[in-house]
Amino acid sequence: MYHLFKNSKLRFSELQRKLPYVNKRMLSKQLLELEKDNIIHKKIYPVVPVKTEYTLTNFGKSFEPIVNAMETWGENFNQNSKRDH
Amino acid sequence: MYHLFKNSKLRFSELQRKLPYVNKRMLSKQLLELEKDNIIHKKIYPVVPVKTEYTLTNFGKSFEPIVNAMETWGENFNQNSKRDH
DNA sequence: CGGTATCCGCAAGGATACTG
DNA sequence: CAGTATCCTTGCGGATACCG
Repeated sequence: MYHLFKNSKLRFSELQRKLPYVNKRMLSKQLLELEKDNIIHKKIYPVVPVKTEYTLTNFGKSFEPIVNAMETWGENFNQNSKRDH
Repeated sequence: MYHLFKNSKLRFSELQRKLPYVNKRMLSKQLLELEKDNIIHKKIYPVVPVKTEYTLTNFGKSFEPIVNAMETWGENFNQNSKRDH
């Protein structure tokens, strides 16, 4: 969600690159959950090879104040914040 | 943490009452973790029967903007927020 | 009163291989 | 490229009993 707030639109492989400590099985599972909860939307481009794009729904965007507060906290209080995003 | 922001000082049994869906083994484990991470402080009164009090540390208080943002989100967007705290 | 100790089921998440 | 399928280990969290 943090990365989708920063970029508004991300492909699966871009998310993988931004979250190198998450393997793709788990990334896929988490994205499915977020989609099921109507927090993100997944657009599939019917091309070969397949291309997907993830965006936040309006409901997903309602979490922005929380994510921002977490980011600010990270910048101010967590000396490990550099490696966390 | 939410309840400690609201009350600043709470006994174990008060936390139990405020979190009825958490059994005391788990409540105890979570409190130990928060204490180990220096987020809360536990004061033990050497009386019989034992009395304890939990408070937020200064570090714990640094999470206030995040908890507030979550509370605001709950009030505005989550129709189940009444039963969640 | 404020916890531990013990036992248990289940789900989270890693590693690896495979696929439309 | 964007995932599934499968197997496996770990540990979360529930239930219950006990304790200083």
